[in-house]
Amino acid sequence: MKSDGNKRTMHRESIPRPTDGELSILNVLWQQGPSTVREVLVRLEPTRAVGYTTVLKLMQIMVDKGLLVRDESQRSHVYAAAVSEGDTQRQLLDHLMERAFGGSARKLVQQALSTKPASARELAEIRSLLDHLEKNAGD
Amino acid sequence: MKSDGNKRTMHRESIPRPTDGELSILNVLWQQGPSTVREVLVRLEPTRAVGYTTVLKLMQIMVDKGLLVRDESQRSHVYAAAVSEGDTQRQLLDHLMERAFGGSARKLVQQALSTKPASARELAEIRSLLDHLEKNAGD
DNA sequence: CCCTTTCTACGAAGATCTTCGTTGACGACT
DNA sequence: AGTCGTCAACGAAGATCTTCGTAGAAAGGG
Repeated sequence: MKSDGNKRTMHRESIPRPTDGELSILNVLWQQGPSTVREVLVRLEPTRAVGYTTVLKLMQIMVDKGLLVRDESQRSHVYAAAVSEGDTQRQLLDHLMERAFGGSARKLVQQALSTKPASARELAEIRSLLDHLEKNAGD
Repeated sequence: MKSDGNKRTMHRESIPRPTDGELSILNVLWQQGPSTVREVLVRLEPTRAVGYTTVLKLMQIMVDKGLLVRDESQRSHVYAAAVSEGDTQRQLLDHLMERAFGGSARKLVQQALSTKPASARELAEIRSLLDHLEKNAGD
């Protein structure tokens, strides 16, 4: 039993919402694909003042949580996102919708649109999505 | 100087984002107006298992943070929200938009609409908002 | 007046998040 | 083989969030 006290077989019913720090790492991995700790660090450094071991520790914790997967076949381990960007966005948005908007997508969308006015082109894209949704809208 | 070590004169440039626990208290105060700790508690209890002193402590901290104001003229202090629901929604939404949607309102709105399909009536309301926005869309 | 109830204040504990110092292992270069 | 730089692992510290026990003040009834 030299060095293996792993939790590899641990079942995770649901993956927790990422914190802000974790999200900044996920953003890098979503953008540039599987990366080493250092590769993530150099992308983070311009914006956030953060040390190497800090990022390492965070990413190790994220593996435990099921947010990342790790390839240990190289000396520099390679980490990849284990959750998709879309799923994560949905999860965070659902949470906020429940807690701050009483579960109403309409209120949330209205707030989002009036806060940060999109360009005419973006408005058109949203309108097109609306068209598509209206076709399938039951209730 | 018997008992007054207050921070009443403390200046707060910016009010912090409320946590989830704080938000549940704000929701009560927004719905039913200024309330005592107990009044908030009875509204919270059905959904959250939480003790009286827990809610009290949270609300005291929220006063310190500037999220609530307190009227101490009665024996049972009366608390009121010091931030508006709309401002808070905007603040939380902006934060999420930056961290998880690269600052794009369009992506956020699209995710919100496709996640939780609204009713035809709600879609119409959003469309109407779009009409209004399009008139003022500069960029 | 004393007793009971209700309230505020205080402090502490446990959980989570973020940060980083230190240590030992590994590889490359000489 | 010895030295130097890079890496993962570990632990600890500080910050914040949440929870609640306890103590003491305030009010009202008998």
